[in-house]
Amino acid sequence: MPLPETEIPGRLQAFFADRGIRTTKQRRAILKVIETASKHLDASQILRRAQKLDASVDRSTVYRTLRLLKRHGLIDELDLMHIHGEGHYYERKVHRDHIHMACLRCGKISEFVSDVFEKLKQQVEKDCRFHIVVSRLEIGGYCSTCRRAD
Amino acid sequence: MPLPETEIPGRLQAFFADRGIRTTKQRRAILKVIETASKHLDASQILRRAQKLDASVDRSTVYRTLRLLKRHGLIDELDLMHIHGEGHYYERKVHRDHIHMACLRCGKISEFVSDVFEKLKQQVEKDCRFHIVVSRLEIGGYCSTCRRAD
DNA sequence: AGGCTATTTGCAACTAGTTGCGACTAAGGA
DNA sequence: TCCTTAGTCGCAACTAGTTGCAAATAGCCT
Repeated sequence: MPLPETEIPGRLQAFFADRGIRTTKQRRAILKVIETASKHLDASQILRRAQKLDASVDRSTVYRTLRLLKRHGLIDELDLMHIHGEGHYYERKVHRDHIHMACLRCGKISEFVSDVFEKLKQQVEKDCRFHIVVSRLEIGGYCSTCRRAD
Repeated sequence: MPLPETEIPGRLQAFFADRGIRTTKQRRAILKVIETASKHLDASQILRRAQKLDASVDRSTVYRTLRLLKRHGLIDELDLMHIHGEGHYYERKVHRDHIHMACLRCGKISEFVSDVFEKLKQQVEKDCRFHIVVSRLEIGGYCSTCRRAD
């Protein structure tokens, strides 16, 4: 029997507790991986890292937990324009939406925050009377370095 | 919101000929399906319809042709926020990018064209010195009808 | 602490999309 | 017209993600 989690629960785990969502050892492992990630992870990377914390974690539990987090608006799902195949990437949601730019040549992902993006969303809310829950703007093209190299 | 205006049938095929891309009977069937579609189609719908025109069309040929069209900027690929499962949808690219809004309650997809979106892309090109080839803005939330029903 | 029950899990079988490979064929040239 | 060959195809086996179900368990209630 492993010792109980002694670590201070992270933001995601705290959110779960507040909403009365059950915290299982599998979920704790998955949340910890996402909370401590320093880059965009895909589902299989999350699975592998979570299994190091708890070997019983299954593929389907990872996908189910990701869906749960997505539904609660705690993570964002990204395609990154499918430049590295068909999979999806995940990142903790931060207070401000950002645009993802994927370079079609070198594969670099960059992020960009813009007031114009905020204004655009306000316009959609007003003109279409549409209440926005989640939004995703992804751009494919050539980054400044690769443009020069042409 | 209205779908893009109808174009002269055969535009995609004409583009292929101009670029010296081989037109096979399988590709002709797939292009015809896409050119005459009146709504967003997913890959399996395209496969089924193309097989009615040419029974020899294979799943992998559909995916390969879609990728080809995507690479040449002739179609756009959409997730529609995965409200109907994991698959992708495809539509002919038109001269002006549009935003897709998916209602998380009734599933309706609406489209929106905005000068602010154009301005945002210009800002990214300028501020990030990033050359945009393809962009995709998808929004999930509640449409005007479903907001009222709350 | 021990029991109850709704939630969650692992598993296995399914849908969606990709890839390597040998066979086939469109299109240009003799 | 036939020949050549690069491009494309179908197939089968693979990766990515989902789902139905029976077994396990978190968290509540004595």
